[in-house]
Amino acid sequence: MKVETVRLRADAQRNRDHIVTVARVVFAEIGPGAPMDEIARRAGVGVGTLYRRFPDRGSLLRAVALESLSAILADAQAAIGEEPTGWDALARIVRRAVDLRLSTLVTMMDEHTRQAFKEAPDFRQTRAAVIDLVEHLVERARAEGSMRSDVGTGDVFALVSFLLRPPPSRSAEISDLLMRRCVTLILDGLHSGGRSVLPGEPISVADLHLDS
Amino acid sequence: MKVETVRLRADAQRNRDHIVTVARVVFAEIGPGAPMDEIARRAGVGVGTLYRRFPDRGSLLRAVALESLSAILADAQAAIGEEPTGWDALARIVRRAVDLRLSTLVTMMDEHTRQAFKEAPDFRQTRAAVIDLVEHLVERARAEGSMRSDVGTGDVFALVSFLLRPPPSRSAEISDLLMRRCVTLILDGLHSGGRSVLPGEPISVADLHLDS
Amino acid sequence: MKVETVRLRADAQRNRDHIVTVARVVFAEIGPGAPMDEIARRAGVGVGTLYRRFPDRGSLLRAVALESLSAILADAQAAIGEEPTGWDALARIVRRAVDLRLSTLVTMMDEHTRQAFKEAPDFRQTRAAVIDLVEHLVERARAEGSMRSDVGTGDVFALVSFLLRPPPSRSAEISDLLMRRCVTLILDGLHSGGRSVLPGEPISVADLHLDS
Amino acid sequence: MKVETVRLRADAQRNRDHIVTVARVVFAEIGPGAPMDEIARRAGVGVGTLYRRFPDRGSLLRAVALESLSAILADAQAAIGEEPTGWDALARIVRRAVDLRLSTLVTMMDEHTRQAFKEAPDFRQTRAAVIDLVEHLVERARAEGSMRSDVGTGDVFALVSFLLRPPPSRSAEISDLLMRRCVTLILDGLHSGGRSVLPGEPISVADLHLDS
DNA sequence: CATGAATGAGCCTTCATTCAT
DNA sequence: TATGAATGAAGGCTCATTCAT
Repeated sequence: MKVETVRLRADAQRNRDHIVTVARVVFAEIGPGAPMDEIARRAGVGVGTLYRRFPDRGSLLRAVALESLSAILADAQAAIGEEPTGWDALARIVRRAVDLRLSTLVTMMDEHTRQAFKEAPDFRQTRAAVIDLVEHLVERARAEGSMRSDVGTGDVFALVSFLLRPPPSRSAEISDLLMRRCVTLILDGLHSGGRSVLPGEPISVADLHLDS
Repeated sequence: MKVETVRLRADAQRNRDHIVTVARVVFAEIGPGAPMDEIARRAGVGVGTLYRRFPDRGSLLRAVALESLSAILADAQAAIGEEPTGWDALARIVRRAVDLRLSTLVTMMDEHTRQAFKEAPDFRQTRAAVIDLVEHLVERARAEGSMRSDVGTGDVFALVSFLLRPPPSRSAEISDLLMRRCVTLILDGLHSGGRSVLPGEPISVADLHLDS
Repeated sequence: MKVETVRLRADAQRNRDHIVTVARVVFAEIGPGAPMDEIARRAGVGVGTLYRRFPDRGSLLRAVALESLSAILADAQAAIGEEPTGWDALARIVRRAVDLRLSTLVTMMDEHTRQAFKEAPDFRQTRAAVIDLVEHLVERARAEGSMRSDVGTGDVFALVSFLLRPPPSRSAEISDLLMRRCVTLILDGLHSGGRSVLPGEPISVADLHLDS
Repeated sequence: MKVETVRLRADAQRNRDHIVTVARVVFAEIGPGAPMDEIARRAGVGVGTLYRRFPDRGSLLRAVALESLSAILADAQAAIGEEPTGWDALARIVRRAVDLRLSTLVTMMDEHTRQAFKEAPDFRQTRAAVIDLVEHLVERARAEGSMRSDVGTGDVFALVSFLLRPPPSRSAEISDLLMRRCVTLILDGLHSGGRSVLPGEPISVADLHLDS
């Protein structure tokens, strides 16, 4: 009996995970307003099933965000141990966030998403943990002298979020290569040695009003 | 200055210009699929008026794009005369494009926009002129040794287009300052002296398949 | 002074007549719901002018109908004097009605038109006179033995109204020839000597409920 | 019997058939441009349901046309076996086409409808088969001496299409009886023995430019 | 429990009619 | 007075969400 229940749960869990995986890709491609039908179709399930697992769009967005954030968090913790410098660790997780299309889900969200996340403690906790880690790495990198001293963690988040806004077209694009090139250029821009003077003061994460 | 098939009544012309101005802002905020009603409402006219002047969305997108491109073109020509170096001129027009939210209209467009522009000779001509100028400046800046030799004009366009993708939220954001800071960081990333090795080869404008 | 006034009136009259003439053609081509803009455009005036002369669509329809009915009436009266038989006179005015696209305006009108005509004494009078004349000719033709005895005036009106329904497409069509051939075939069908038995009783004009 | 890409659920199939049935009536009453909402309302479903089954108006027109054409085709084949003469068979299917309101869908279509049918092989095939059959019957009837020798198949189609143009008013009309009387009169007009001389030459189906 | 059918609200676009120039 | 600009209501189509099978 118990085994039966467990096996069913495992099935359902796999199903659920599959939907989240597909949704992450679709949200990255089309944006947080992507048609639910499209997600269901690509996941190979009916919309009904989708809505059974995730009662509304916000719920699905939350699941996707949580998954990505957890992955980032794990990777960030590993990076701290594995990378020789703070800058290297920071660069690694920035690249990883881009690879995962960690997207608008972490930084600047649309109104709908924001609401959906207001009351989600698991999401907020994980996000806070990620933010803390990144803050820490930014400080370390700055102390190492590798990161410009006139940028804040908010600037870093903003740059990543610019990169991750949904592309206007689903065309295959050269986009993958382009994105990897651009993230590299951006990291170089963040590195100390920049010749320009930035307007304003360093932007902190708080300045982004993630929960406005 | 405005070339219309027939001379519009003075008030109508003012109205038309106002619509284009408003539309530019709204397209920048919400993207090329922004509700026409929203544009009309913010312009203080009925939808009917909007459609009288611009028979469909594509027509309005075209008007906005053409206006912005013309402004950029003029500025670029001035910059060449006024700035001491190619790099300075390039930086100036990159900043200006961002200020104008020259947006997805120039680089990577959604399907709808692409269609609207396929057969618009004035748009294509102006865009080609802008591209030529930027190509020229990129080469000059590279010859001056101020621009990294491993990036192409396509990379520059892509970076700008990333910055200009419609933000997921209309929330006031700190966005203006943020955008100016980020464009500066990006320009620093494009400047010679970058420490990273970019994957792939320099991206040309042709690689972007603007008309695909 | 008076001369001036008269000349102005004459101008206005010509203008008005021109609009009615154009409207007759457009209503015939597109139907009684034809875009007012189209009529104005083809008449070479602004919509404003159209609406000044004819405060609403019904008013224009009425004017067109009245003009056509008056023409038919005059022709019918002439025909009675000029044609050797009642059948010949009837055939002549049927053909004339078709040539004039006397249309749905006389027989079966759409709801809008019907309302517009409810309270128009000049229209109702003229139409009644035309109906009387046709009734008279039908009887004469029947008395002559040339018209089948199992059809009524209502049948004749119905056949004409079928022919005059607006064509689904404005394509040049062979339609003129086709219409002339068909009216001839229909007249032959109405002529005595028909071999079929018609269902029901002869249809009178009253049966058509023109004012329902 | 119904060939769908996939088997529809039983209730959905019933629903679909019901929509087509209703649509046939509404298209006959109002024309091919009839409001989709009206069709949905009369079928007792939401617009969404209508559009789920028929993604656009053309798709619905096609379904209605195909259904009617198939019915005509079957009836025509039966008529050939069952009726004593070619003329009788022809008369029978002309009446049947009118009863089914086979309408503008087969002969002279509006622009929208024409487009919807340009690329529909099933429709074109069935229509071609019907046309072939009618051509054949017209020739037979002419050989029998019962059909006038100065009319062509195009004339027959044109007469039917005149009868089936959407009436300007939805008023109940006496229309059913009227239509049956008129089709009979028209058939008598087509029968040999007509006394008039037709203008022009016999009209063929090709002359109608059904696909122009 | 999975499915996909049904619903209706929302944005697009057209056009009859009114009104400012 | 003639013009054509402005308006908003109406009908088209899509998609998030609910519900019957």
